[in-house]
Amino acid sequence: MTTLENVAKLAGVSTATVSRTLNTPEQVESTTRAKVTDAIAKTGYKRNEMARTLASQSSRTIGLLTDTFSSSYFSPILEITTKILHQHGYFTLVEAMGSTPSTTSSETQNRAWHSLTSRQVESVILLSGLINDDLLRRMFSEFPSSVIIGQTIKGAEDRCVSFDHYKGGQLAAEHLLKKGHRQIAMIKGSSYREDSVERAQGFKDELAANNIKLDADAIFEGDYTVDSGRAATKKILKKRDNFTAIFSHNDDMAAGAISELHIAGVDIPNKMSIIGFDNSAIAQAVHPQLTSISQPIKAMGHSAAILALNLSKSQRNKNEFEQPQLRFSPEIIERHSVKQLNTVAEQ
Amino acid sequence: MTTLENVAKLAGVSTATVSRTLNTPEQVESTTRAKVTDAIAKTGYKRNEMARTLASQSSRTIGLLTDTFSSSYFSPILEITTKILHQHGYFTLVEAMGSTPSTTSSETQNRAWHSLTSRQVESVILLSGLINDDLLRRMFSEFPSSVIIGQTIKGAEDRCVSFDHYKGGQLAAEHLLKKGHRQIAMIKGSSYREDSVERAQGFKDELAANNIKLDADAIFEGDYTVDSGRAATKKILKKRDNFTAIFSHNDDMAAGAISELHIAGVDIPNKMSIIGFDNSAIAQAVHPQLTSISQPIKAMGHSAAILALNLSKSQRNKNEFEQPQLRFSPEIIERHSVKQLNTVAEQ
DNA sequence: AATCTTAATGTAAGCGCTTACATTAAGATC
DNA sequence: GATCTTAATGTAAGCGCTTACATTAAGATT
Repeated sequence: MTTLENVAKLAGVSTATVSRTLNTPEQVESTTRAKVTDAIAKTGYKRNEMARTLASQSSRTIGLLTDTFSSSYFSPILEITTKILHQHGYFTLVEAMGSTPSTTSSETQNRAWHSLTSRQVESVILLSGLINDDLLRRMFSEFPSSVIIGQTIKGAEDRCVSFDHYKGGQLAAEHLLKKGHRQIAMIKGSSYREDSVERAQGFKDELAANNIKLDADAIFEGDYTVDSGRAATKKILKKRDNFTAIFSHNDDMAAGAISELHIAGVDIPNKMSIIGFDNSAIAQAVHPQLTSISQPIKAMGHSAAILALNLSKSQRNKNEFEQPQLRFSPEIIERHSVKQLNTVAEQ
Repeated sequence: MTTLENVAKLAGVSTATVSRTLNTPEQVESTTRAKVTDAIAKTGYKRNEMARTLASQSSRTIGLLTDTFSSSYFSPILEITTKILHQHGYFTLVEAMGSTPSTTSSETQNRAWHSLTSRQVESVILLSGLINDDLLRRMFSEFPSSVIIGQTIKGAEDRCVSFDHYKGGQLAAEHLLKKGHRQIAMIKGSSYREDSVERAQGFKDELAANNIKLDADAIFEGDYTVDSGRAATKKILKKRDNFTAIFSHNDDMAAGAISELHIAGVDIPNKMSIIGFDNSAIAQAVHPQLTSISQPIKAMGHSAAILALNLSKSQRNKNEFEQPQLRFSPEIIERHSVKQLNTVAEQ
């Protein structure tokens, strides 16, 4: 292992000079800089980031904490986040709180949190999902430079990147209404998840604004998996036969619905329309391709990364970046799963 | 920030003793251990892993290097890998060589590699995909404790976890044959990818062994995306009208094929059977659910993690673990996309 | 009782860097 | 030419740990 000292000796300068040509080259004369650069090349010297962190008291790394690596949000967020951070000389450190939602024990949570803090991350980006509120709040207070995606925490709004789920629900209702649908079923997610509650509320409110009531017996619950979408759809088909559309709270459950409808011989979209949420990869893979409410997940990750950078030690007080966008709005991506009903016949 | 010294002072012992109660508690007397534990709790002391790494000359971290975070293999591998490594007190550090396959520039590659080595990883797990061979070989020689998943490197077979793609192709052919199919099309991946070449060869050979020739005009190429599966299927439908089955080199392309066949009004599996590869999440989401050749990706990740642990600094010469399985075999997961043909009528 | 073991603890020297401060050299200014 | 700036470099003190070695105390052994 070649060290700074080896390089210094070879170049005939002090370690401080080598360190400077690496970190602030403009502070060293071009001739010595050349000598040092040569020596580095010759020895194949590689910085030791651990030593650097210890000495400089800043790790230039930001943690990314998620519930589970298999969340559909995880990869895109990690991707964009890593990219932005790298551009500013920062590293990313990922950690999950449980491999499956049910595995999320407080032990794993603590381990993950410890792994992040003990490695001196300067900020952490929390990818909200099933992380329970208590833990979330604790982390937020323990770590004043942490940032969260997908949830708004009272009193720390400037560290939250959020999405307007309510408006997403409205958009879905509006679209279905515009297409002439009146008898609509909804497959929602967990009642314990705020995002799901908001989506449901927005949907209901928009229907109500058009004098349509979403009855309790038109609401079904799933757990975001394809299979739960199938199960819910079975119930939908059993319950009533006059639904013309289904609003699913995510695309996976919508895919399950499509699958079940195929099995039951119900033509999509002619006999049943479906609208999903998230515009995830699966929306384009099913048949018919799924109309979905899109969450600008990359843009949100981008904001979170900038935010984290702003809050991180080395950047603090530099205010290098403008304040990023914190609140994001849904967009509808129309594909082929929603049919325009003959409104004359329907009304 | 509380440090070891703070804790030591509070507990009235030396820093060495605190360090010992943390790392080798059996070496310290229970009464002093109690004092130290108390002090740690009172101060809320958290280890500084960076300092620890520097002092102990071992980082207890293993890198995971992938082409892209959005690979379908990435999440499961990361998940299992993190789990195993954590169980042995190790950290995981992930890095990608490019956000999209096309972004894989040598600059990003070097950055990723540097990020890993400069942070003192003791071993790195390479997730083979589009990583080009040159780079791969360089990494393998530069880093004798690196491990690779998905490829066998000559002369370093004991550091490679691989999958029998050839047998996978055979299995697909065998299944289709058994179900009575004779006119079969294949959607393959890139000819530059060894795994694809092997799958194709195994498939061909098995057909040939049953006196069926896979004509060149029955082979179509895709790039593993859903859309490329659609495009290939369009060509298939145009080319000949007597195919009864399609073998797709991955599930995404198979999903594309299903989608296109639906559009063309071709009934699956009655008029066309499909078999995919990888048994990824999408296989269960499409309709009909896709029969697929499964790659035991979790088991492979498990092996790679154990291998990496064996090769890592702190474990070396301990041979704590038995040599893990290095070669994995395919398994067919039957679902509903392949029909049993009336063989009498067919022959 | 003298000596030997052994277990528990302390002492202090780094690990490979960064950085405040000191030093030196060389123009600029008068 | 003496003094002042300023830029380039060096010196050395840590950053928060680990760990080889030294020390001490207390049984065990004779």
